[in-house]
Amino acid sequence: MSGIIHVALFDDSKQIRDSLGTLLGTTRGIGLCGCYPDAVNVLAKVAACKPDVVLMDIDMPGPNGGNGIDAVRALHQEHPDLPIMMLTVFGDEERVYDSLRAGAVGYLLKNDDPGAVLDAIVDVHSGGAPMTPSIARKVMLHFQHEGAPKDALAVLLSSREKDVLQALVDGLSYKMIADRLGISFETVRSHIKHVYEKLHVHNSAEAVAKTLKGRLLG
Amino acid sequence: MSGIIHVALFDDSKQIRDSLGTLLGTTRGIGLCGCYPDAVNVLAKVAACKPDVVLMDIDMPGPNGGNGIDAVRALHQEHPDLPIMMLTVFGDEERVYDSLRAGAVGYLLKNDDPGAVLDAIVDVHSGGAPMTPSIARKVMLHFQHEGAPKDALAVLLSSREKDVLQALVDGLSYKMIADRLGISFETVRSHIKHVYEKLHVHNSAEAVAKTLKGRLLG
DNA sequence: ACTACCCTCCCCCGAATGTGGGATTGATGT
DNA sequence: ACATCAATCCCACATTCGGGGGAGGGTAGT
Repeated sequence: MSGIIHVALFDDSKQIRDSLGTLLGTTRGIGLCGCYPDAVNVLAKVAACKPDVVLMDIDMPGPNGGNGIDAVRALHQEHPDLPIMMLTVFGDEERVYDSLRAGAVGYLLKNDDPGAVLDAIVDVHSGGAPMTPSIARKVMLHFQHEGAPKDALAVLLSSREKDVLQALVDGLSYKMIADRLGISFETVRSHIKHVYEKLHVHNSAEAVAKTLKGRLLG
Repeated sequence: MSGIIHVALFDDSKQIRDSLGTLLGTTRGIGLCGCYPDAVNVLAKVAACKPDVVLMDIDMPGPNGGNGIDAVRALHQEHPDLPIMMLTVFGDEERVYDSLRAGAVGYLLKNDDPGAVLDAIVDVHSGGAPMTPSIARKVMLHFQHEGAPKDALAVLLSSREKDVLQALVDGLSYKMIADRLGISFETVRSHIKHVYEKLHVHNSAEAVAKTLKGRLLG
């Protein structure tokens, strides 16, 4: 990569814009190509200044009552490869999660020291995903919760009942389930009856939804 | 945190065990409390040496045909707060993903320089989640894909058809759907017919499964 | 021995669903 | 004006489901 890294900064705090903007503007290898107090018409602003990296305050008063996260969503949809880093003053787990889901690739606390911010910009520009270790840990926690359960049904449903439920999730009819499991149609009905009771549902759609939403089965 | 950080190392390669083991053993502030060539009976081994941090090769021949990932799963279930870091020789995206889901909190490439490994151990012990930037980026990608789609159906289903499908996902019967949408029972049936055709499914369970698995609707 | 499950199978019956036709409006676009 | 399609409704028929029973054999624990 030759040349300098063009950075666009979105933050409603004048203080941050000034200090961070000056820092970026005076660092060799980095150039501040845009600096905005809000994310109204992000797409237009980004189109105008063509940044390589975007720094976005997570806490900004957005256009339609939204915040910086909505801006990220729009921006990421339009420019999937444009790295966006979120800025915030403290590590709010939920907003971290939402930002990353919205398409942000990195995450920084405003009270990180200035050098760390610069490092992060270079990092993100070269394909990394800079995060403070504590934020990274939080991301990991979400990750693990996502893949964790898998066994919530173990205590609730018997082995055979899980087989039948899995078959339901696979879209099979009772007859096909009987076939797959090598048992009679009536037995399938019996198992499903019990599954419905235990899950407190009344039809296959609800059972499948409950199973998949809770990530109880594949 | 007073005292030294006790580390347990699991790796089937003698070379790695020797080099990494020596490194850990001779670094002040870090102590190697256990060093094993396999993860058979991980729980017992960990119980014996009581580490503060576990380093686990991702590529180990496990007890029942499993690998290091299974060991992590067991370990994490038993000791949710024990930080586990994975070691591997190259960045295999799927295994990264699986490891993190299994409960690993950090991830290192074996050809990272030794200093980085030591830093990571300290990091992870103090609540961080050390990852190489490229690995972090991959994690981000999974994160984003997870929350992304939401609109794949937009081109396929009409607005009303999506309403009906959503109601199905919510577990409603045709009659309840008609009620919710303020249309007749027959109209609901009609819409659902079309949805089934477009999704290539033949019953509600399959439709719901296809919808949720593809994250097409909430 | 007794109890408590689980798995298997069976019957009945009413209700819900899947599939095959239709028909009518209104909006949209050519 | 015409075709197209979404959205609304209708009918008919066979199949599938959901809920209510009950029964027998097995395994595991108390």
